[in-house]
Amino acid sequence: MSRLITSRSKDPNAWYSDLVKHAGLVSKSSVRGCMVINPYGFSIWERIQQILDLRLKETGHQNAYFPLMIPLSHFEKELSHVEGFAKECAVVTHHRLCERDKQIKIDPASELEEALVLRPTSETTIWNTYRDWIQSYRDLPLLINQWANVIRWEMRTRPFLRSTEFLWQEGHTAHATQEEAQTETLDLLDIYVDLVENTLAIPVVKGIKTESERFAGAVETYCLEALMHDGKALQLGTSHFLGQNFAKAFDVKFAKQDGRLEYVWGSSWGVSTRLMGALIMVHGDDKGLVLPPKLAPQQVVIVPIYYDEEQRKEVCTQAQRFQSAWEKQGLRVHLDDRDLHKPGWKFAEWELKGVPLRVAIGPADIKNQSIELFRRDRLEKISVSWEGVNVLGLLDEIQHNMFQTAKERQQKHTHITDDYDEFKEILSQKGGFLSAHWDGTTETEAQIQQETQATIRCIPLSQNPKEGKCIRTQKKSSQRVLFAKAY
RNA sequence: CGGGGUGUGGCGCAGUCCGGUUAGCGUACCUGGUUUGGGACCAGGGGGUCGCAGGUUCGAAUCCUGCCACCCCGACCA
Repeated sequence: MSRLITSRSKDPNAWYSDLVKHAGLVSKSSVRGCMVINPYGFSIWERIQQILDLRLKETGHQNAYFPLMIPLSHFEKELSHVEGFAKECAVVTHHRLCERDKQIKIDPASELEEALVLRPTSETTIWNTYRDWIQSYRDLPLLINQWANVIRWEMRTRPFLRSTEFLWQEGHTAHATQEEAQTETLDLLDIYVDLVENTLAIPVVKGIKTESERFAGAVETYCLEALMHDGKALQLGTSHFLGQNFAKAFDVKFAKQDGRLEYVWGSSWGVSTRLMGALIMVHGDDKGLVLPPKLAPQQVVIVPIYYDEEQRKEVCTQAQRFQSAWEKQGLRVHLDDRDLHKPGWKFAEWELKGVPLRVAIGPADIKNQSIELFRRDRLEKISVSWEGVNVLGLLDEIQHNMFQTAKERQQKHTHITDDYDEFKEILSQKGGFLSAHWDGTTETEAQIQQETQATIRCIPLSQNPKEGKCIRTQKKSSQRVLFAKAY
């Protein structure tokens, strides 16, 4: 165990905050709930960005950028949307400072005519712009994505999982038909599933949100739900079918072929830096972060071992040969030739940072024409000959293994139950996903939450619905839904 | 917003109850040397308005008053 990190079994909260700090992901900032994302943490986020951005462009989306500040009046236009965000908005009311009694104060004379809201999400700004951009069916579909920061004044915050300011991408699309907008909503959900499962190696359940968990202003909200190590669920991404709600609120109409005007159909969707939190919570251990190879900024780190200057040269020369050979295969390889630290220190350091594969090479290896490989996912050390080494294949295996391990854990912690006492028992003991029947009413959902703290994470999409009786009320239920305690 | 706690070199803390030399320890940092297969060692060095403001006192990190910040636990959220 790392001496820097509190063990997870002892204190999961301390484990998490120790890890994000000591793995070099974040530093604390002087603003409550906000985080400084360190270069190492940001490089992981940049990898997520690059992979997703490419995918979005391949599927016809374009990036644009909209203002951080939104006039208060824009919020009045979509009422359910306002209600959803009103309690967590930061508002700009002044534009000037002044000095008084040697202190910096807000100049009362600089109060704005209309207050500006720091965006909690950009639907209102973007739909206000779409009114100007969209005239004809020829302007559709409009497929826009934005990489941005947003502000949500949450009561309790944690780095990545729930921060006051966070980074995300938000897609906002407009379509001529309902079907097309719905298809877009679901296509995006699949792009997210692909990103999260195949790149981040985190298994997810995709589904529909119930009415009470639905995005403010949406007709239907789809989501990705993942299970964390502690048995709690975390929503990793959402895709909303907006119907014509925002088009009506912002008067966005288009002329059809026959000349008649109709409101456009919309979707919006996003994933955020919360994905970073999920990576930590799903794969991390008491030694630190564990990164899936596809995401790791450094996939392989080589640590040279030597006893004198002559050996140092010899070992480093051989290490560089491996480095350039692997780099030619397209791998991201780092040679840690700092003389400042001993090998043991470096081993611990790279484990903390979650590098998937560590290679050690020393005088004994030179003699035997071998190297030592250390798999971060299994904490397994193996010695292989220079001819037998297949780093590319090993990284694939690590990627695969990480997903499988997480998948098995998720399955192991998914319980099907028809008994409310058992339901409560499982929740209080080990947590996890609970697949149970529900009568479809918001009242029952709220009752269950009050009695067990569990919420309906989603109505899963991939199943053959079977009828049953609600676990709480015994009333008719059309299918099982997924309950869990959530972050 | 309710309950609990903490503010002292970059980080982690001791000292505060019971005021009194130059505010201490670990770690990190800088210099030099020895080291290097699982977080090395020795020697030397730099770094603090003790959260802020006011008060009591010959004297305040320590006592009093007010304020501020942050963390943890419960009700909202990607």
